Amino acid sequence: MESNGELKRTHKCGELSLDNTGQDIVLMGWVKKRRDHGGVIFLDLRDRSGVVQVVVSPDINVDAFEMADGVRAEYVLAVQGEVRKRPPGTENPKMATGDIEVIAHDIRVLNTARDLPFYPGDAAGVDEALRLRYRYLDLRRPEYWHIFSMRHKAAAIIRDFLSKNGFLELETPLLTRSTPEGARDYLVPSRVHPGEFFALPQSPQLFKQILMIAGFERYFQFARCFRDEDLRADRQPEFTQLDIEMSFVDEADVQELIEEMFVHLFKGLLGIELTRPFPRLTYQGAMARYGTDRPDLRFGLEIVDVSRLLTDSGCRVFADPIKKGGVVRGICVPGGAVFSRKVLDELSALAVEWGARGLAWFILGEKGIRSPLLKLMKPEEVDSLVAEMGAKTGDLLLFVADQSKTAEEVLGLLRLELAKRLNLIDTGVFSFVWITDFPLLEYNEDEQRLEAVHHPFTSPKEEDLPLLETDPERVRARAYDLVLNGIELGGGSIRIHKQEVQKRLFSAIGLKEEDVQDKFGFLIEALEYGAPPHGGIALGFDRMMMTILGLSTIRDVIAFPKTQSATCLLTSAPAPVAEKQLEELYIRTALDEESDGEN
RNA sequence: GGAACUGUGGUGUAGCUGGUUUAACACACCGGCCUGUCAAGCCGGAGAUCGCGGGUUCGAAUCCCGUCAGUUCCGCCA
Repeated sequence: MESNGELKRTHKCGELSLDNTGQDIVLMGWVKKRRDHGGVIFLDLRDRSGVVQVVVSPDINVDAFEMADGVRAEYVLAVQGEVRKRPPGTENPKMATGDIEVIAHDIRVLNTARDLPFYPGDAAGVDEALRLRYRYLDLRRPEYWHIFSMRHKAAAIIRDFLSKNGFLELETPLLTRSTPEGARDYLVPSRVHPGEFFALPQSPQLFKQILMIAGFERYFQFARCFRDEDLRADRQPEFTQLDIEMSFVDEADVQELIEEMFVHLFKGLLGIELTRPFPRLTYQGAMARYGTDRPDLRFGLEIVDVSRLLTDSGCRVFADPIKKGGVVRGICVPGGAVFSRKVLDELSALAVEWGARGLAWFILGEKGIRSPLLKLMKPEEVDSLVAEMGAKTGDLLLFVADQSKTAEEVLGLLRLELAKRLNLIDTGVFSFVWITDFPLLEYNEDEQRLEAVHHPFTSPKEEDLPLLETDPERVRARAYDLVLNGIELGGGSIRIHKQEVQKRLFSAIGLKEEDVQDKFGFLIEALEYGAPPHGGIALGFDRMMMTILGLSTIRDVIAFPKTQSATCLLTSAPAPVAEKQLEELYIRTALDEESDGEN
């Protein structure tokens, strides 16, 4: 290996053009490809800016030629030479720098590379486990540099926007305390306090509220958050949240700020003009029309309630569930009459898998309506259904009769499935929607108690406050979620800033007074010292970038992601630690006892 | 905790209704030839016992069970 000696990099590979013709330059980068023609060697040299062809000929410099002879893919080189217009007929229109090439006068190997487990150029087709183990090779790809430069740019635009709007970027602790509610915590043992643990934050929620009490008025942070729950394609145990909090605001203030931020972001990042305001749907409306609280509004296929038309139906498939307090809801699929019996059977099977008893279908064919249920129904009943659904010849009607929750969920999933099958989703479209009026609390069957739908610091709507003790599940929250293309980017709320209300809420979710003091005493206390009205939002930054860039996994926007079993294949974390470390922390694992028990 | 899919030289795949393959092909790798290629080309070569363990069988990459790893989904994720 040779040192780069006195050579200094003067140019970037991808930035060279005919303008540089005749210049004596020094490049540094990786060998993407070596083509040896015996008498002349071509090296494609890559750095972050791009690729350029280096020509090494013994006629120019024998030393350089001999050096190039031993060079292999992914060697790191310094190349000194002259930029030249390529000889006529040898230009490569597929390369950005295809009009020129660099004639090597001097080549120095800054570092060699072994045979690689895979080459960056092939990485797209390589097993993901291998790519994660050699993540540095996987990341040695222009696709990733683009993703991460977009991520960087997005963060920069947001920082700039928020700074100009009076927000301070502040940091909050990673070593904090475990609080009840929410996800499972990642714990960090305290050496100084044996037997006691810090928790890594699931979000900086309480700290940002306390910053408001401290009078900062406008705060933001790209906050690392940790949740020890199972992973998904769009969920990592460690992720980044764009965390924002403001004082003296209401829901509309937060929403307007965020909309304006996204307008800036999309313009700066993608050159796309978003239209404001974003549509708003109530939670109930979203559930009724789309069967989910994160509807994808890029296509129609809305759910329609037809229960009132079928209460007295002779068809028991419909009438019976309604009698038991259920509903009949359906979707009109324009052009769906072309679906084969096989497809309808598949859709029915899916509906059953999702919890429905079955799927009723009506095909509005050229020769009339077809349905297994037709002979069980009065013609005028069928006509009224068709009219209510706004269906016309060529359409397909699908119905689920069940309890409203089941019917909504099944039709919501069916709606997505149909959109996929009919290719109704325009991937170039960005469809934002605010979901509002969430219930504040919901009953958790497993734990036999009420829980906060968002978190227990969310303010109830003023007018629903009296219901907190009498009919808590009917209390609506001053909360809002932001949804993009059917993906929940995040949510926020106006917080409780009155101690009395906060205590009532803790009480409603069954937290005992002493627990409140123990776990949240600092907050309760802070609320007594002039806490301003405040609210904010937290947006999943990784998920946001994934959605904006049209990627199918969050791992692609995280440089060093975890596998589905929450391990890092690059570092092999987590891993056992030395006995001494455990002793210092007064920790003994239960593993030994367990294996003893099994043996 | 549960379900599904995947696991064959360095990489990507084929084989997988059990035995005519000494497990095939492409790329990469090694050696040779070659002064204009950019998916360079031509000739030659090395390299896998089929994730791991067990079972069925005269015989297993191929069937069965278990297990590990990766992925997707359900539960979970205030």
